[in-house]
Amino acid sequence: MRKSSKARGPGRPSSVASLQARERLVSAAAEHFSRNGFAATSLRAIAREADVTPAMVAYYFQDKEGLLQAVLEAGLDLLVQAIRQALAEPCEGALLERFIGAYLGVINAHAWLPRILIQEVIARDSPLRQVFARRFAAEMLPLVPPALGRAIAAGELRTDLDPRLTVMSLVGMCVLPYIAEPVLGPLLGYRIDPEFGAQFTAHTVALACHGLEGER
Amino acid sequence: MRKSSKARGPGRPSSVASLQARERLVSAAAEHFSRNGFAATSLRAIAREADVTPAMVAYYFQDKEGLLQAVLEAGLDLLVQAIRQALAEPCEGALLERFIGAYLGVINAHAWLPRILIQEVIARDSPLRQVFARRFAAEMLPLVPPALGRAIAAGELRTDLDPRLTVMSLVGMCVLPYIAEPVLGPLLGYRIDPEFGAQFTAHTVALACHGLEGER
DNA sequence: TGTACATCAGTGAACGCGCGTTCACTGATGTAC
DNA sequence: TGTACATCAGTGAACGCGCGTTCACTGATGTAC
Repeated sequence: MRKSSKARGPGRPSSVASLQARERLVSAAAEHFSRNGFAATSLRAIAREADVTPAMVAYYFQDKEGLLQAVLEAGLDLLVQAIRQALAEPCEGALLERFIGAYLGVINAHAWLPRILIQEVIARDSPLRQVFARRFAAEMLPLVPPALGRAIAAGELRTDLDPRLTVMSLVGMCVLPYIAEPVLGPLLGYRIDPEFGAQFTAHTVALACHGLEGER
Repeated sequence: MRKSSKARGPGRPSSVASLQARERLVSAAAEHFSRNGFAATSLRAIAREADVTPAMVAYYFQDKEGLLQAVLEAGLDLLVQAIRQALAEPCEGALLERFIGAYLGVINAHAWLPRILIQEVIARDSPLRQVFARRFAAEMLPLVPPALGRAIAAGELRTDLDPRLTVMSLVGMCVLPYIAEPVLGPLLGYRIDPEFGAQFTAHTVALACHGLEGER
């Protein structure tokens, strides 16, 4: 619980710590949207946490959708940058390890990100779907499936694989513990922290490379 | 678009097709909640699709949460029954194939189910979280991790596996294409139908059993 | 068999609340002279 | 250097809308006599 600053009259505030209001709004919104969902979160709640007036949302972001868009863009930046870096490394081999490591690295540090993406992705009629779909199609699709395709052609991966199905399998097996943590965390007894991230990354790389069956 | 029946005056309606109003409400609600999210769906929209008055929601389900609970319970019934049947079969071996086949069989026919579960699971403060968590803890947890644990102990699966992480990996890799279909379907070029279900099941079983790497 | 009536599935108009959004205003800051 | 003023980050009260929910009623059905 953040204590609201004692006296905040009208008029232009002192310049110290002023331009951070926008950033506080974005981070409070990421927190609330990812926990409660976009529609169920009120701007009043976000503004309260950011120690700011609800009118500031219109001031900075036009409207509630604009605030969500700012959150989404920030998250996509994180994701695209990490994946691009992981796949662009010149070294051969270990493609699965690099991809899984990069992806889990980002979402282990920012669990709000996959939660917001999934919600946004589920909502059929949101105009922001276009924004996401366009950025995803432009920045991720030319990167990941072709990299998998090359690894398949090179025999690093099984030659009977469908790259598109494989991308979805990898993302799905990485993301579920982070999306479901609010329910499954208490039930299965885990918390999202660096230790869990390391353990789950090792588990996932082994599963993706060799599968689950024993007696190899 | 369902055409509303022409004349529907007040008073007790003719008994034909009358008790189905409740079922129509549940199925319309499953459709809307899974597509637009719980908070973003209005009871008026659901009632319109079910060709029924919004007041009927209160009549049958007490309130909006009660309607969601009815949808959730119906979905959990489907899921629990399929998993229980798959794991209870007396035959040995092929545990992964049976689990994945049962799970994908249900969600390929009812894609609304994982979407609603994920949304409900993400929302931190929903009272229905308790309902889901209790049923899940009571009916699924005693079933799946122990079955995996037995397979690990028997050497059917790798002996270094953590059953809890393994459950999450399996569910995640199965569920993602269904959750993300509204966005990824058009981008990757797939639709959810029996053909996709069969193809994705084969792909997922192979991945879970043997992994992705080539040159075996 | 005919009739009076209790039942209860369902109506539809209205309610109040909380939401996103608007807008006339404020006053410290930075600048021009 | 001192002063007048344009700028603009931010306020806060108010607006209207659409939501979930309520409730006094309705009238076909099934039943008792």
